Amino acid sequence: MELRHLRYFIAVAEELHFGNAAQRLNISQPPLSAQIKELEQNLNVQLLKRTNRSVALTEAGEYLYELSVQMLARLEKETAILQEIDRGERGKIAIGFGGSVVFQILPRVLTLIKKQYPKLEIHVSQLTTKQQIQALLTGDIDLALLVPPVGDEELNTHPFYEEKFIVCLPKSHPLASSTGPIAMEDVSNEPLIISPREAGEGYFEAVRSLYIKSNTVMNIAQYSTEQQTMVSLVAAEFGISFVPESTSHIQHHNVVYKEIDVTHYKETVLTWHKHTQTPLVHGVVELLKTFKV
Amino acid sequence: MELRHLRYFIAVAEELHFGNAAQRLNISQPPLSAQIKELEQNLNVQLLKRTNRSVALTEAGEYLYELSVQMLARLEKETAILQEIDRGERGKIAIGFGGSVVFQILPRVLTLIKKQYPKLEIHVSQLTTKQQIQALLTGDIDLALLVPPVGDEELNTHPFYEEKFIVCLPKSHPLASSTGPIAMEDVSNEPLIISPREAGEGYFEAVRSLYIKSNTVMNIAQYSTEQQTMVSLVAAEFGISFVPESTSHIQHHNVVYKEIDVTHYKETVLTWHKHTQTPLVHGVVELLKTFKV
DNA sequence: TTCTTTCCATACGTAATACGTATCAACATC
DNA sequence: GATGTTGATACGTATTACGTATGGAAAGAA
Repeated sequence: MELRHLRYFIAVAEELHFGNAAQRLNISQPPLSAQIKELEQNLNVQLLKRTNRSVALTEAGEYLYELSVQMLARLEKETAILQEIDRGERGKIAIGFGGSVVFQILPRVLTLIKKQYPKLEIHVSQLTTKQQIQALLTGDIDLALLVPPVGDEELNTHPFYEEKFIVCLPKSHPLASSTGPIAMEDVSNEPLIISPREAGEGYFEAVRSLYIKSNTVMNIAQYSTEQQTMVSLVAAEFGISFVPESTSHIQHHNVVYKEIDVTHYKETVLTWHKHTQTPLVHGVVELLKTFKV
Repeated sequence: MELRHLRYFIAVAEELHFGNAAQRLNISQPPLSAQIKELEQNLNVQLLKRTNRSVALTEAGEYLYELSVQMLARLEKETAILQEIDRGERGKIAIGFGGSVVFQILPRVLTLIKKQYPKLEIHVSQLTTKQQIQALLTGDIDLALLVPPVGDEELNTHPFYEEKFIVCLPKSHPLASSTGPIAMEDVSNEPLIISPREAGEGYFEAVRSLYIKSNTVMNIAQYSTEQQTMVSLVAAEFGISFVPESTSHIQHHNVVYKEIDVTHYKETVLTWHKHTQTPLVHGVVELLKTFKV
C-alpha cells in the first residue's frame, strides 16, 4: 500500500463518483478504478459497495476514510515540523549555567533566545563549572555559560560578558560604613568565604588574583558553592566574600557591598562542543555572541 | 511522498548503512540512495548527515524516524481492524427492544452476541414498538425485538420467541389466593391497566384478544407503557393487568401472578431493515435466529 | 606512502507499473 | 426504445523504480 492509494480513496469517498474523483485528482477514471481495486485487494477488504451506476462506502470504507484523512493531515503537519527542525527553529536545547548568572544574565539570555526561536524547548540546569564541562562533553547540555578556564580541546569558547568583583561585608564590619573603595590590604586578614576550587578553578583563581595583585594573603574560613549561601554566611559573620557585581542583587539586612581598590573582572564565556553539528546549536551560539550587557 | 519512502528511510535510519539497509529491503543500494534523496528533496529537509564513509541522522532525521515507525505501525494495526470490520467482527450495532424483554431475554441476547462478536460495540435502547419501527426506518437502530405486527414493507421480521400471558392481581383481590388458572370471566369487569395502543398495537391487541376469546369486555382503568409501572399500579390497587410470564420476575409484596384459562401468546419478533447491506447486521440476525428460549 | 577495502553517489539501461484512450456493459431517464 | 451516465475492461504509452557497472573519497593495511 502507498499513500497514493489513500489519497485516491479519499477523493472517491468524498465524491462517491469515480469520474469526479478522477477529475479532482487530475487523472483519468480507469486508473483510479484500478488503484482503488488494488487497495481493496491489498487490504483484503471491501471498501466500496458498487452498483454499475453508483458508489457507496461500506463500514470498513467509512473507517478507512476517516483514518486516511487523519493520516494525511498528520503527515502534512509533521512535514512542517520537520522543516522547522531542519531550519533549527524547533527542537530542544539544553543550557548549563553557573550560579552567578542566574539573577541578571540568565533571564535576558532566555528572553533573547525565545524571541528568535519561539518554538524552541529550552532546558536549563544550574551546575558548577566542572559539572558544566563534563555535561558538555557527554552531550547532556549543548551550551554552557561558565567561568573560564575550560581546559579542554574539545570545547569552543567565546567571551560572553564580564563583571567586576566587589566585596561583601557584614554590617558590623568596621569598613561597612566607609565611603569609597575598600583597600584590599584592609581586609587581607579577614576570614574569607569562597567557592571551592573543585567546583571550578576560574572563580577561585579570580578571587585569588585579587590577593596576588594587592600582595596580600588569603585566609579561607569557609567554602560555599552557592552565591546565596555565601551572602548568608557573610551575614552570619563567618567572614567576608568577594562576589561579582551582580550578586549585590541579593539584599540582606546584615550585609553591605563595597567596591574594592583592585579591579578584577570575573569573565563568563559561552562554551559549546567543537563537534556540535546541529544547526540549532550553532544558531543559538551565533545569537548569543551578539549578546551585550 | 509515498509510504515506500518511509519504509526505506526506516531501514537506513536503523542500519545507518545504505548497503545493509538495501539488502534488508531486497533492493540494491543505488535506488535506495535515490529514494532517500528524493524523500529529502520532497520534504525539503536534510535527514542524513553523510560523509563518503558513513551515515548519521540529523535532528530532523531522528524525528522522522520516530514518526515513520509510528505511522507504519499504526497503519498495520488499522489494517487488521479494517479486516475485522469487513468480516463483520467489529463495528457498532444498535438494538432496540421493548420493555417486556428486558428481564429475561435481553441479557441472554447480549451474552449470545458478545460470545460470537467479542469486539462488537452494542448499543441498546429501550423503546416502544412504534418508536422501534421508526428508529429502524431512519437507521437509528439496526435491529429490534418487538411485538408484531410491524406493518411496514421495508422491514423484515423473524419469529423470536413467545410467552403466555398471565394475570397480575393485587393481594387483596378475592381470587389472589385461589389455586389453578383464573377464569377470564371472573375478572372481565375488573378495571384494567394496559399499555396504550399508540405505543404498539401488538401488545394492546394481544390483551384484547384475551377478552374476545372469552367473550368478555375490557374495562380500561389506566394506561401505562412500562411493565414496572403497571405492576406498581396493580399493587396500588388501581386494577388488574395482563402481562407476559417473564414480568412475574418483578416481585412486589402486594401483587400475585396467576395463570389464566385462556391461553394467548405474546409474540416477539426480530425485526430489521430489508435493505440492510452490512454483513455485520446480517450476521447478528442469523445468529439471533438460532436463539431458543 | 601506496595499495586495498569500504561505502555512498552517479550513469545508464531495463522492467515494473501507473496512466491515458477507446470501448463495453449496466442502469436510469425521457 | 433511444440517449446519457457511470463504473469496469482492454490495451498501448509513459513514468519511474530498480539493477548493473562504475566513480570517488575516506579509512585501514602493507
